[in-house]
Amino acid sequence: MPQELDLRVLPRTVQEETVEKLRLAIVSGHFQPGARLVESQLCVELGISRPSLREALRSLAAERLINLVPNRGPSIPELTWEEVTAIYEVREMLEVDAVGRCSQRITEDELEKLENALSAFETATLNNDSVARITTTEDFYSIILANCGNPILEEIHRGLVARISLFRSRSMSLEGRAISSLAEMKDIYKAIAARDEIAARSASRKHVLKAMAAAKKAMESAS
Amino acid sequence: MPQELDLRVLPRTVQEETVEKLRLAIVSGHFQPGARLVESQLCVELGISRPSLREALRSLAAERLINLVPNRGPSIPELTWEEVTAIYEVREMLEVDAVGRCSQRITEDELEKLENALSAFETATLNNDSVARITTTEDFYSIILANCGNPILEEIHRGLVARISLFRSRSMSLEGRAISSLAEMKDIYKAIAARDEIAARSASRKHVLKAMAAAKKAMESAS
DNA sequence: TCAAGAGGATTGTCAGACATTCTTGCAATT
DNA sequence: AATTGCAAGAATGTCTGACAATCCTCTTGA
Repeated sequence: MPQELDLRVLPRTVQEETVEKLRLAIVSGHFQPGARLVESQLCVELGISRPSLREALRSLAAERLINLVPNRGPSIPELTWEEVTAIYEVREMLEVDAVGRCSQRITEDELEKLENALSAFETATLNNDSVARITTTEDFYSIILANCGNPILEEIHRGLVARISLFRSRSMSLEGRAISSLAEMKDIYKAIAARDEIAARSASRKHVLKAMAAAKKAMESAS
Repeated sequence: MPQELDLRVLPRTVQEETVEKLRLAIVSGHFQPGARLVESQLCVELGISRPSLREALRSLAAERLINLVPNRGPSIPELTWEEVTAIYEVREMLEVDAVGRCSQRITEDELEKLENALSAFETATLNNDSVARITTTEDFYSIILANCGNPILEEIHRGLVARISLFRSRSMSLEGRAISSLAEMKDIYKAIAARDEIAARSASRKHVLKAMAAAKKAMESAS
């Protein structure tokens, strides 16, 4: 028997699509931090009913992508620097570990994908394409996380990164940040390719710390 | 002006209460893993309408406390050992770090609370009170997590522990597990009280690893 | 200027409805 | 006998409409 292939076409429900659309809108910065989301308004924009929208909002609230205060409605969180720091700290812990594990278990195929993602990021950086810079970074990390051997770690990391996506894109626009980010990611890639766990962890830690510093700078210059 | 006290009674909405009730029911094992939850049935039992229930279910699904498959309704997840392992691994990472941080920043007041929680667990263990054993363990960890200085870490840890609560209570019922768990927690407490970060981390890691081993044993004997 | 109150806007919650999908049991066919 | 096909029933996905409770704002009055 050939590979057990899953042919199910999983049905996309209205509210699943809504969650995705809203999530994308939020992490891409379409809504300002602190912005209030009005249910009736969103219903019209999304072309769905209020019950469906409210279900979607519950999902997003559980992911901490929106705040849901009773009787005041949903709003985009305004993160303080303390919260951002806390997120970066946990992200560091998870990501460093993921990179370390990845270096010991990634296959050659996946390694090649990783290299491609890195090249794509390099291209985006050189072209100063701010949208592509974000998506290619995401790709790079997705591959690492997908190959760390721990889906829970992957899931939590994704959630955390989503919450600070705005800071990430802002800091990536900082003078020189993309360039140095590229160098850091190359180090990570090299260490993984060399199967050097110690170096991989070290490179990863360095990268996250620098990213955090850049985020702080971006946050300060924004306020 | 005296202490800025927040006297707001934050309104408890129906579906907030519903989420809590259901969450408690799930983590306490009131529903069997794999059990299907029928909306109309739950509505009657909880005395709420279907829209409110569905909103609550969305929250729980985002917390991964239930599975929500389109057109098949909500069900209690049946965790495989791989998933449980993955959760324990991340828990280890977070918890070890939390204990380490806690040892460096906990106040004397909180330390006293921690000692009280430990005593309560000891009492529960000696009395063989399986319910109290769980709640007091939770208290012990809540205090540590609340004093690790990172609310995100706390939040994620809580979420993970909730997902494996069944395995925890089962393994705690294993012959001798509570006793040895008590010894491990005492070690953690002592290291924290001594402000010895290295020892605290080491004791914490040991505890999580043993807990995982016990969970595995419990899982095997159950199947 | 500031406090009190009225009005509108928004949310929380419910009831009811209907199309779609899943499940299940039974009959028919190979 | 096993499998297929089908039909009835159950459960879910989604919508409309409604109303009370709460919040926000603006006006009014002191």
